[in-house]
Amino acid sequence: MAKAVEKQATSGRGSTVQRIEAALTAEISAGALAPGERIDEVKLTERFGVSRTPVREALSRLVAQGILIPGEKRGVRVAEYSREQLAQIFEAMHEIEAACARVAAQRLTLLARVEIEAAQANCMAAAKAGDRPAYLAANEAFHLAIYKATGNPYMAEIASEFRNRTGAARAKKFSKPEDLLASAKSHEKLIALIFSEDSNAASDGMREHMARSFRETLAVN
Amino acid sequence: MAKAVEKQATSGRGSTVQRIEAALTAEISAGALAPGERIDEVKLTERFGVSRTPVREALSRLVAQGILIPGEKRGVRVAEYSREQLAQIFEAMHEIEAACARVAAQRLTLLARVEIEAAQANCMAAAKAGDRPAYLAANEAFHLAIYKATGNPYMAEIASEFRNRTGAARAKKFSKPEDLLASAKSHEKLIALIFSEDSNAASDGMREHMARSFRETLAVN
DNA sequence: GAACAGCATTCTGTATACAAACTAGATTGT
DNA sequence: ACAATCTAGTTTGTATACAGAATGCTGTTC
Repeated sequence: MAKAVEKQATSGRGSTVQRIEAALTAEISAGALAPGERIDEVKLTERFGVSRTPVREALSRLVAQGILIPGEKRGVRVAEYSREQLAQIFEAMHEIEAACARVAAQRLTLLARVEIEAAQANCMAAAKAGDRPAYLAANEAFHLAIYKATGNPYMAEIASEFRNRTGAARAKKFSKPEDLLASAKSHEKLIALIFSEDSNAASDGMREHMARSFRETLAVN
Repeated sequence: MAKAVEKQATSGRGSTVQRIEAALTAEISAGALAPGERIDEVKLTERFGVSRTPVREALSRLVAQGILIPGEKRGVRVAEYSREQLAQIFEAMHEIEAACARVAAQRLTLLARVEIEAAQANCMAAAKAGDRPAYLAANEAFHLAIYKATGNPYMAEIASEFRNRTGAARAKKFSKPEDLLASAKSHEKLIALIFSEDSNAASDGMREHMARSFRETLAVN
């Protein structure tokens, strides 16, 4: 029976799978599991204190989201991308991120402005402190705040899925404290564009932001 | 052990889950399972001649793709959308479909042209025959050919996922034979735009095509 | 020393079991 | 006659078992 390792108060059945899925998504996105690395089911059962069944269900969901890929013969491994594949993923990501920026600019509420500004303040604080883990989390929250500002959860969902898939590759470009500061500063222009009345400028600005992110990511992958 | 009901030649282990996933995706997308309908796991084991484990894994993957949603207490049900949610999904779909059309127009190869034309010929044939199931399949293949023409499998993937999620709602607008013919004819202008050298016109044309599809879908949902 | 073959161990896809939760129907009380 | 409660059956989340396939290690031969 479950050994309560990492076991939290849950709201009903089924949340075991969700908990494992969320934990693995965050780790893979943060680069804690290497691209191409094979996932050991038994190790995960020990770690989460559950049987293989909920672990396998969580892995299955990550396969459906492209975060894990089926092994050639059996099992699953962390998705890894060639340079060409990374370029293609970023191209798709560009499109949806630009659309998010445009729609967010069109629909910006006061609450959304405040949330984006708060998220950016967290980014700045983490960057100035040179706190890489905190910056990765704050950067994520910043982009999620922009997605949320679109008022469209489905656009937010696919943008988040792309962000999850590319998290490991993108995390590599934050290797020095000045990388964090440069990234946080690059948010300023983007925020200005989103807060402006020109939604097309916001969209273009996001494309430029993503193009720069792509160049930096490609340089370290 | 598996009773070979719907059992096909498979290439190794794991394909049981994929087979069930593909079959359920196609049925839900074609509207064979009603939105909101609860999925009975035991019935699926009988139908596919397997145990609950691969059925549950397939269901788990469909949950990750938003085609099924977790029930309030337990189990899963077919995703169903309010008018507002349908509008939001179509908005996200518009963005990615328009991007696909633009990129397809930019990168059109001779092979892609021929495949799109062949797919459209199938649409016309099915429409003229008043064959609704054949038209649904041909329409699907037509749009997949456009996605493929982008040369970007990740853009194709998310476009396909949106198409899967909205399949049931969109299928309802093909209730009369003249609906099929009108839809097939609306493809002609779209093809002309994609085949033109103006990728922005292709993008705009796809937005118009999707806007019309949305209006028709909303009228019957 | 290297390569190949065989054997053992490990891992995973799927089957089955178990327990808990949910639902439906029947019975009882007002 | 209607509403509430109880019971039984069904469904599902998770645990465990089993069998087959894959991988790794060891020994032998060239």
